[in-house]
Amino acid sequence: MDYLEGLNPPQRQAVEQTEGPVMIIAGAGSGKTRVLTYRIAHLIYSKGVDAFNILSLTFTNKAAAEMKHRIEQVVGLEARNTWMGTFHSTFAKILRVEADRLGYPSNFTIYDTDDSKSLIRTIVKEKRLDDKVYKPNTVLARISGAKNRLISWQTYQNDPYIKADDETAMKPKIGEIYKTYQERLFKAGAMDFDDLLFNTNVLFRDHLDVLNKYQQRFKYVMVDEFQDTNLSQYLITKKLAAVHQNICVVGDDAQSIYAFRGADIQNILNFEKDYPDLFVVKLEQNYRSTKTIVEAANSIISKNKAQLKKNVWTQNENGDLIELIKAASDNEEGRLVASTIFEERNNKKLNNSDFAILYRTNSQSRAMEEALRKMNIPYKIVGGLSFYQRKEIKDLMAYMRFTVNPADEEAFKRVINYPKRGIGDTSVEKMMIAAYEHDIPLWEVVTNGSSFLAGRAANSVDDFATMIKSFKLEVERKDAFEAATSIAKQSGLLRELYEDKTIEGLNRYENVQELLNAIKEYVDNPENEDKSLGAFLQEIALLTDNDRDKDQSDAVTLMTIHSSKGLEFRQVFVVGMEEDLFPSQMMMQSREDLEEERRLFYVATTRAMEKLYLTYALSRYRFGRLLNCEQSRFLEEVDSTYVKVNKRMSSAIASSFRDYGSEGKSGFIGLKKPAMRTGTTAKIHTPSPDFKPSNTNNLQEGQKVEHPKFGFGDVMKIETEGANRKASIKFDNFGEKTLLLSFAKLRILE
DNA sequence: TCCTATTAAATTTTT
DNA sequence: TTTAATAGGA
Repeated sequence: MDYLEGLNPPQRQAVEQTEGPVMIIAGAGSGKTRVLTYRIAHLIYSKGVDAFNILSLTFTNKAAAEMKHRIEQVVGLEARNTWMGTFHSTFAKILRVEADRLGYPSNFTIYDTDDSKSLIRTIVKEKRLDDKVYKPNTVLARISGAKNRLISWQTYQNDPYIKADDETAMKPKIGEIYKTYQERLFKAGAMDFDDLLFNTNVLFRDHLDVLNKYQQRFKYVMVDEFQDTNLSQYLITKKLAAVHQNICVVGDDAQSIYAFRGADIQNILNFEKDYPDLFVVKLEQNYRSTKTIVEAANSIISKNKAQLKKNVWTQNENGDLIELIKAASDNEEGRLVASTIFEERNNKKLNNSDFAILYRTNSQSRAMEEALRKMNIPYKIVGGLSFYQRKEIKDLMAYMRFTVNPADEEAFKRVINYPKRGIGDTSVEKMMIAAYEHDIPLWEVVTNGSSFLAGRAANSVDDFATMIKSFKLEVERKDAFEAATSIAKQSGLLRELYEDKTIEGLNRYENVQELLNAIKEYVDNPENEDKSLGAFLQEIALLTDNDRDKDQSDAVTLMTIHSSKGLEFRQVFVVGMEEDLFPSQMMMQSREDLEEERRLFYVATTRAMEKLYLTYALSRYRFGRLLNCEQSRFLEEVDSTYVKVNKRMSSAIASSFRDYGSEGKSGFIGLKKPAMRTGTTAKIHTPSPDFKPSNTNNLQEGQKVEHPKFGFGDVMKIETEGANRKASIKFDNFGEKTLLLSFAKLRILE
């Protein structure tokens, strides 16, 4: 077995100990993914385990996809037969099969956070409660916390401690809202994210035959990022592994950063109690980073009290010292980071993709983006406002959702009067009340509009019902792509967006096309057996922006520290090292909170392979106000022997920047703000009088083109993905955009 | 019912 | 600063 050769002794143990309960404590950069990959390969190859009997659970789709890919390289196509996915997607799949046991339809909708909040908002309004007190965010956090600890609304209402808590917080009605919330979800045939896990627990608790079925199927269970499991997830895995006891968990308590979502480090500690014959392996050798970085990171995490004993070390060379950079403002911080990247990239012949900028909050990306743009450094943002959270995407998805599941209340509210069809708030309210009072499904009210409404509104509702019925027929007869395209067209949504000729409107139109492309890809992918729209919706509900296929272009990565977990970059900038920002002021309630922030800092520093920069600014815009900032307490916690203070003063940087146009007075018109993102600042181009779209079949890189709205630009790159040809065009006033050639109207100039 | 203008609130992290 | 919710007028 040559794959065992390349492993160090503990790694090898972790791979070979396949039977019984195993816990792998894996320090940062210790080759964890490698071990997990080989472990599965070992199970299949050496132990002859059927791939169908192996279940691997991860927290992100990205991690799942990555591992699947790597196993495929070692094991071959057999890898596809293992069960591998996130907790949420795996159990959503199982719930879909077993839905009737819980009284749910198998095509149940999955509510995302926006849907949940919206539902809470309406419930609070209906109950005539003060929406200043019962803010959707707060209420949902409370409900979610309860569900993660497997507290049903019944238990919630009966528990004197919870009651006391809520009363002290002056929010005594949360239990009542929780109850109504669950009832409404059930009625809508919908589950929120937490329900996927909660209901799996209910399913396994109340239906032992079902539990038994999956216990028999999953002879080997593996859990990655175990430190991030909450009680609900922990109990599921424990139950699944109860028969065969072949459970392997991998985690690092030092990297637990999701306690705010109910993750409980105690799960790691309890694990030893639950399985007395537990086999524990520690992976402590770091292969990723320089000594400087590893030891500095150790010095940080040693300030935490709650942790398992572990000694992360490395044989790598010492490497450069960590650089501390101080800036006068958030904008200057951006410029310093951008110019450092610029210099390092040229001096050391690095790629843009060797750099990452990590921050605590998404809002910090602005200043960075602006600076990078001015220096013409390509970048990509991971996370942030998700593609799937955009209004136009949610609108189309709502049409699809409502067609597949006409009980879906949130989808109904989105589509009933968009595009405008003369059904106002009053009519919608009447229908909702009718459904509630007669205790009938919403869909029945919609299909009998004239019984509940009068005049114009009734006619409009009838038309709407007819339309949805025709959609239903399409969904039954056609695959997801054909059905979705037809829904987009016939609902009038596509036309509505097409007629909006502003830049934003055009963007929205293109986004919808992109969603349709994604559906096409889904349908064309032979791995997806069920090509119905319903199946696609199930799939997509659990996707996040991080999972969308990122283009392969060479770019600096910008993201939050949270989404950087598991990744590595040669050079890493951790920006915004300021008190109240990092550690966040929201997380200063307790020692536990502060320790979690410190673990977050640990995660950030251990992403770096060769060089780490820590930067902070003395002033920063927040809520549009200029605030003075202090440097973060964390900076003092890094052992100072590993740090050097960067002496480059801003004046030196400013002069090297002059050519790019300095702060305030940008040399470029309309580009003071990042026009690509907001799309509002740059003026829409007026097409030349003789504008006529050219045939773009033979469009070449390097040609100049005119776009009716974006104006003139150069074709930078052409790529073909399946049936789609895309062109990246750098427009004079709108920056670089990737357009689908089948949709974009372009006039070729030369 | 729809459109516009004003005001309030938001920035912690994600499945 | 930007987005969302709301109120008042057409």
